[in-house]
Amino acid sequence: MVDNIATNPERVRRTQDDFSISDLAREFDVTTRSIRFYEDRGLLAPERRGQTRIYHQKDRVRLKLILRGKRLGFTLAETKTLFDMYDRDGSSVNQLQIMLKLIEDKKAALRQQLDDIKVVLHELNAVEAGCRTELEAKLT
Amino acid sequence: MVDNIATNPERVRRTQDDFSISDLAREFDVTTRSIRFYEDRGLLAPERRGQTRIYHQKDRVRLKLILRGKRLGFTLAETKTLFDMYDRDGSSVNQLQIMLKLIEDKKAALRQQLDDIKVVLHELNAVEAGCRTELEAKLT
DNA sequence: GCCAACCTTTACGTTAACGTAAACTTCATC
DNA sequence: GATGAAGTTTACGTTAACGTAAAGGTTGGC
Repeated sequence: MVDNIATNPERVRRTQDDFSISDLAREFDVTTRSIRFYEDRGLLAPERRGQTRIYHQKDRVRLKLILRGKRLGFTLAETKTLFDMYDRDGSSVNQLQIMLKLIEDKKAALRQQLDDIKVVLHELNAVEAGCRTELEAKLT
Repeated sequence: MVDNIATNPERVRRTQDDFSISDLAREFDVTTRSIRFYEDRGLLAPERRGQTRIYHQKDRVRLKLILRGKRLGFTLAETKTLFDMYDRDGSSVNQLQIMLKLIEDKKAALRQQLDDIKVVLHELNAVEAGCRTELEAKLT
């Protein structure tokens, strides 16, 4: 406690590898609530110093991955699966294969969605045409 | 308290225009729970004979419209808006115009979704390529 | 010696469209 | 008159990803 007041007048032991929850929240523009939620769902496990959560680069990278996963349409559960694989399997070869499979699945689902949307668009066009015809009839 | 068998001899009669809740459930392959839910949300208002709901062609057509709306991606609230318009406005001209607007909005949303999905598909392809490269490196 | 800025936990609220179950009545039938 | 098939109401459960308090520590500065 004595030394880091000298080295760091702002905070307690602020090293390169030390983040508070709001540090990360600011950096990635998410709420602290979300970060704690990810922890609750088993995607993060920060160190505790007393009551307080201390995040390191490892956690920071994980958060980054969580958010990238979300952007790519992965659910938190899917991302967690990935993390669990990684944690069980240091050689990330298997993890890469799992990742590839997840990606394939997601791609297939998205392609299905594409097709569905196209179908609905066509149906909507048909209904629209019907409406317009009907409207014409009523307005004459 | 006068027995309505006396006052209403048609009580049990099953006419062309008379459906029980499970008749409709069977015909449209939905649960009775759903039908009652639609009523709860103000989309249906069947006649009551005692406790029992009696549906007529009018209700049957509405249910059909509800389900078509769902297939087209309308929420129940949106369909209800449509019904309310129709009920307030006998001349269905206005209703047709509302319908057309709803359709336009829905089409715009779907086109947006199409674009979003395409973007994500491309991102997924990029991530996949990265994975494959990495995997190659590890396997050599 | 107190205020403000952080941090914490607990826990209910939100959206959509029902599923599921409990507990009950009515009706037709064997 | 027991049974079973339908009908009813009431109301909590489900999924995802948090939002939003409430109520309370701890620390540091003035």
